[in-house]
Amino acid sequence: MTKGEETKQFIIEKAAPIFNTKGIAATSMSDIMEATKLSKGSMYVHFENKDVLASAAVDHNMKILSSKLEAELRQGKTAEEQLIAYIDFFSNPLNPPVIGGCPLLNFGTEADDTNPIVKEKVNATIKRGQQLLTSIIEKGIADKEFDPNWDAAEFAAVLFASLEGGHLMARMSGNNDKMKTITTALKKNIAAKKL
Amino acid sequence: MTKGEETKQFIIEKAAPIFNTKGIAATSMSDIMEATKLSKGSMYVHFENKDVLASAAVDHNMKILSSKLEAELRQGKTAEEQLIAYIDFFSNPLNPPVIGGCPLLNFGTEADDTNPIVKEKVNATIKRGQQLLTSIIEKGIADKEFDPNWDAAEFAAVLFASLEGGHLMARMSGNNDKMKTITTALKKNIAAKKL
DNA sequence: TTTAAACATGACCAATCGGTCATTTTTATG
DNA sequence: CATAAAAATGACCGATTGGTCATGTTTAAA
Repeated sequence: MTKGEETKQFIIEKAAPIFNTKGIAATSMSDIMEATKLSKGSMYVHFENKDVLASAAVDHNMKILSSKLEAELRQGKTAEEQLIAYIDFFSNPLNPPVIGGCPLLNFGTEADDTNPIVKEKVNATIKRGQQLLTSIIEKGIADKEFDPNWDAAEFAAVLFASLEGGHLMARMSGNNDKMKTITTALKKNIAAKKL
Repeated sequence: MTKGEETKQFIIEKAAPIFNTKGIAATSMSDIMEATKLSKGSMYVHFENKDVLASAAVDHNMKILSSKLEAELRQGKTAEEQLIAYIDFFSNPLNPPVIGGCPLLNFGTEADDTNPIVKEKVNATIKRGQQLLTSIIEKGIADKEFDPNWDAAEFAAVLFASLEGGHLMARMSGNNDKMKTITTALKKNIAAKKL
């Protein structure tokens, strides 16, 4: 990695949590300058404008989230263990895997009506997450772990959606009670499908 | 209502969908000036600063959402009908009851780390929604509509969370497929508790 | 070690931001 | 209808925004 590539990566890593916490619109280039202790000119050597930097920061947040999640999933051997690992991974929004909370929720809601590029990034990541969950369930069915009549895609959607909603509830209330209720309910659903 | 009160209300009504769509930080006073065709000075006659206006706009969005929801719920006579009405009310995020999508999701994620006042408004509204849902289910149990062992608070949390998550999925993908899956699953859960 | 390219700096720019205020116009009341 | 108060106007303010660029410094390859 050349010096330039190193600096670029450094900027992204410093910028990512700021964008995820404050939002894209509310984050200024001077916020990034302060966090990196770099000059303004230097930022524009590596990123042609704020949107490009924000976009890279969005990617970075999602990449961190995905790689941490995948590391957790690898701990589980059976499909059931992996589903539980998935749920547990998102079960504490007050101490989230990525600083600022779930980037899908944060960037998704901000980008919705204003930033089609970021919106599509979020959409693609959600879609990949759905496919991952669906394939875990289907593997569990193939391995005779789960009821073969279980609708994998349906449960994947319900699981993801209720975790995101639980995330919002936990962050707003400042406590994990509702999230705990939700993860418990999800685990009951999984247990009910065990053979 | 005096002329001043009328103008104030007029500004709030014009500003509310803009704040809900663009976000608080990304909405400028000139956006509101353009929408209302009023001068800048006039805005500051009625609101001491942008935060106060934004706060009023947040309130307005939630009030509209609540009153529309309550009107729908009144259509249902039984507890089951009311739960179905609640779900149906939120079932089409691409044509949402409030312009810009769910204000709880929009303002909640933006305010999370930046605006404790708005955050608390969102929290209070979610809490009221949970109480409303719980009381509907409990009424259904009292009326012998539902299984008396049904955990009302748990289902209220799961229902709200999965609708919010489904909202996000629908807005990101641009279609209602996942939301449809989620509402169908929720309705199955309700049917399973019917006596 | 030389040297050209890459990187970093910070002063500078126009545009926009939230906000103020003297002045004018409109409203409502006695 | 007179008149004082309320409302509306828009020029103006300092601060901050995203972005540029001439200049200086560092890097890395020959």
